[in-house]
Amino acid sequence: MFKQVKQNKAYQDVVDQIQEAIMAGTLEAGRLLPAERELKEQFGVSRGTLREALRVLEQKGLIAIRTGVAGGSLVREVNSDNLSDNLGLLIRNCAVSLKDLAEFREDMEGSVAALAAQRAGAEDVALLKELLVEAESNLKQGLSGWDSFIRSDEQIHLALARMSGNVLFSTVLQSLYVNIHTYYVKYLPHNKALLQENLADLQDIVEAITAGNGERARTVAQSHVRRFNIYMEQKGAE
Amino acid sequence: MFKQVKQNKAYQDVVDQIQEAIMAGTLEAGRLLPAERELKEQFGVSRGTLREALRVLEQKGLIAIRTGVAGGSLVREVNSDNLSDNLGLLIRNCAVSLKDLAEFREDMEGSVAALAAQRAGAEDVALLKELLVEAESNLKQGLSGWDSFIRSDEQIHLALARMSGNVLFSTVLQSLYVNIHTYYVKYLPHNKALLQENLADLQDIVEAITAGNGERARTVAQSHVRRFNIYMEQKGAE
DNA sequence: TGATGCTAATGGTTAAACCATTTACGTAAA
DNA sequence: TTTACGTAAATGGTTTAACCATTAGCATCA
Repeated sequence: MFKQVKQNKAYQDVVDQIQEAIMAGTLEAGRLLPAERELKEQFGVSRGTLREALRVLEQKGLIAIRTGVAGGSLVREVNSDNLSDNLGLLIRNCAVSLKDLAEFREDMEGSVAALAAQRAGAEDVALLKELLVEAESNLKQGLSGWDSFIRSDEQIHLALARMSGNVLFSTVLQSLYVNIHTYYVKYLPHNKALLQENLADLQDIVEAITAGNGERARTVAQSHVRRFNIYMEQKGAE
Repeated sequence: MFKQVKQNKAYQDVVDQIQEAIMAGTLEAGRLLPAERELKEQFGVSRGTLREALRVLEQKGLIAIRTGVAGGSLVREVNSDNLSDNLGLLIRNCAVSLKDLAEFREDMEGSVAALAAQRAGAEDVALLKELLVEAESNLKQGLSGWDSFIRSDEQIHLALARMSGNVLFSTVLQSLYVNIHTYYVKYLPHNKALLQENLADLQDIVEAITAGNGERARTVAQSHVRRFNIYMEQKGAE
C-alpha cells in the first residue's frame, strides 16, 4: 500500500539530476558544466560527494573530465564506447561465450547487409568498391599484409553498418567488432587461401548491394561470418 | 619513437587493480573486500580517492556497496544489467528514432523466435502455453485488462528470448523492452480487436515453436512486431 | 615579433572529523 | 529458557579545508 521510503544518497541524486538534464536536452553535448567548486554550491553538497557523482557520470560516458584552467566536465556526444566496454567485461567473464557472440554477429551482419542493399546510394557503392580495392592490394602482399587485410575487412563491415541507416545496428555492431578483434588475431589461421576466400565473399556482398538485392546480401553476409566462425572454432579447439 | 608518458590518476590505478583481480579470478563473486579504511592503507591512497574508485567499479557492475557493520564492497556475479543500462541511455538519447528501434526489434524478435523453435524443450513449450492461457484470460476482461495483457505479451517475448539460449539476444531484447514499454503505453491504441489479433499472433508463434519450425516462427514473429509498429506509427502520426 | 615564464583557474589528492546505517550481543522481561 | 529490546561497534556516507598538478592565457623581455 505504501511505497518504501528510499533514502537517497546525495551523490546518486546529483547523478540523476545531471543525467536527466542531459537526456532532456537541457545540457547539450559540447556544453561545459560549471567548475566543481561552483557546482558543489548549486547542489549543496561537498566537493567529495560531487566528485563521486561526476565519476559515475564519466563512467557512464555522459561527461568527460578535463584538467587545467578552462577544464571541467564536458557533456559528451552519446556513443557506444561504454556498450563496448560492458560487452567486453561480459565476454572476458565468460558470461557470453564466443559461440553466442558468433551466432549473434551472424544475424546482425545479415540484417545490416540486407538493409544496406536497400538503402545504399551511388556514393556508398563507390566507397565500398574503393575499400575492396584496398583490401585486394593488402591481400597481394601475402601474409605480411594479413593485419592490414583484417583491418580492411572490418572497415567494409563498419561501412555497411553505417549504410544500414539504423544507428542501433551500427552501434551494436561496432561494439561487437571492438571485442571480436582480439579473437581474430588470436584464433584466425594465418593462411592465404582463407584471405582469398574472404575477399571473394566481400566482393559478393558488395555486388549484391550494388544490385540492391537485400536477401542475397543477407545470405552471403551470414555465410561469410559463419565461415569465419568455423575457422576460429577449429583453431581454438586445436 | 618514444611513447607518451601517461600520468596515471590514482583512482584509475585502483580501479584497474581491483578489476584485474576480479577478471583474473583472484577475487571471486561473493567475496567481501576489506573495509574502506583498511583498503585505503593497502593502496596507499586517501579515502576520498579510494571511494571514487569504488564508485566507478560499482557503476561498472563489478561490486555492490553495502552500508552497516559487516557491510563493504561485495564482488558481484557478472551480469548484463549494465549493458541494458547503456543501451537504454543510447535509445533515450534520441540518437535512436522510434523507427530505428522498431526495425531493430523486428529483426531481433525474428531471430529469437527462430532460435527458440530450434532449442525449446518440452517444459519450455509448457511454460509458453501457460503464459498464453494467462494472456487469454486477460483479454477476456476487455479493455480493463489492457495493461495486464501487454504485460503478458512482454512476458511471452522475454520467455522466448531466454529459450533462444543466447545470452546476448536475451540481454539486448530485454533492454529493448524496458525502453519500448513507454512507447506502447503512449502510442498503442486501446482497442480490443488489436489485442485479439495480437493474441492470435502469439498463438501462431508458440505453435511454430512447438513444431520446431524455426523459419515459420521467425516470419510470424517479424510480422507480429511489424504490425505493432505500424499501429504505433499511425497513432503517433495522428 | 617571438619566445619565455608567470599567474590564476581548475581538477586531483589528502587528512581528520562527524553522521547514518546495520549487525551482533548482552540484558531484562515473560 | 526464550523472546524482546536496547546499546555498542563497525562500516559506509558526508563534510571541511587545505595543498598539489595541470593547463590556457597573459605579460614580460630579448
